[in-house]
Amino acid sequence: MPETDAARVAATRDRLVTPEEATRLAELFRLLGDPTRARLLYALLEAGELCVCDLADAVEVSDTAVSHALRLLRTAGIVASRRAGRTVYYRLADAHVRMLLDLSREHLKETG
Amino acid sequence: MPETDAARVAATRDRLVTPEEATRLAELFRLLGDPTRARLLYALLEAGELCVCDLADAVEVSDTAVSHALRLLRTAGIVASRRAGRTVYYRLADAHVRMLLDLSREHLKETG
DNA sequence: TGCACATATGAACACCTCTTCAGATGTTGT
DNA sequence: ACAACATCTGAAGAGGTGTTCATATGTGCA
Repeated sequence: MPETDAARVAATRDRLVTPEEATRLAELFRLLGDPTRARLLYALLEAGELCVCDLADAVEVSDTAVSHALRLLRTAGIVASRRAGRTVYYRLADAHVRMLLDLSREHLKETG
Repeated sequence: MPETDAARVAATRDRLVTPEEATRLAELFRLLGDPTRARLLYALLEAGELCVCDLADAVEVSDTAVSHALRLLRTAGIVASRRAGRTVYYRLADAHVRMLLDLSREHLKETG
């Protein structure tokens, strides 16, 4: 170890997110980290609520691919669904997700 | 198409993030979406600034793996580095990244 | 009941990613 | 210049991921 003070490192390790929490956080980010899923989420951010076939249309991906993608997002609690007849409407699950999507767009705008 | 109004879908597609922007956003999230990288970032969030070997120590991953991970994060502008002698100190690149990490932790806390 | 529609699911394959290993680069102190 | 150290890099293999295809489920309407 170089001129770093070991106390700070130890303290950092203690306050640190646990490996388990980090894994869950990574899992959350990983789900946002796919072009198709990201586009779906930003479509929902704009539209509020859309059904599978409209999402497929908006993002230009097959219904099947969208369905697969939405299942992952739903299971993770990132989107929520509502059934109306035979169509299922999806929306962002909560305000945190919306803020997360907004904030990252900001980051991209300013970082270039 | 079901009972959806096509106008809203079209409008959504227009306001939508472009496929290119979505790809860049996904790329950003994808980089956060790995347990090792996530732990590195949260370590930096707590500590402010740490060198490679301390990060490896805190996250309990080989120096090499940390180095590889940091290169991806640095290239993407998520972390920044500062050299002092032969050690290189890393820190989170900007406030947006910090907020992003904070916000996601909130999401996890409340969503369970 | 039967058909059309919207969505969901499972298997399979091509593709990408992360880690490790071996070695290179750059830096400090003697 | 040399040795010790901190970090970086490239190649390669194990493992994981997203799409597609075929098919299943569930719903509304005649």
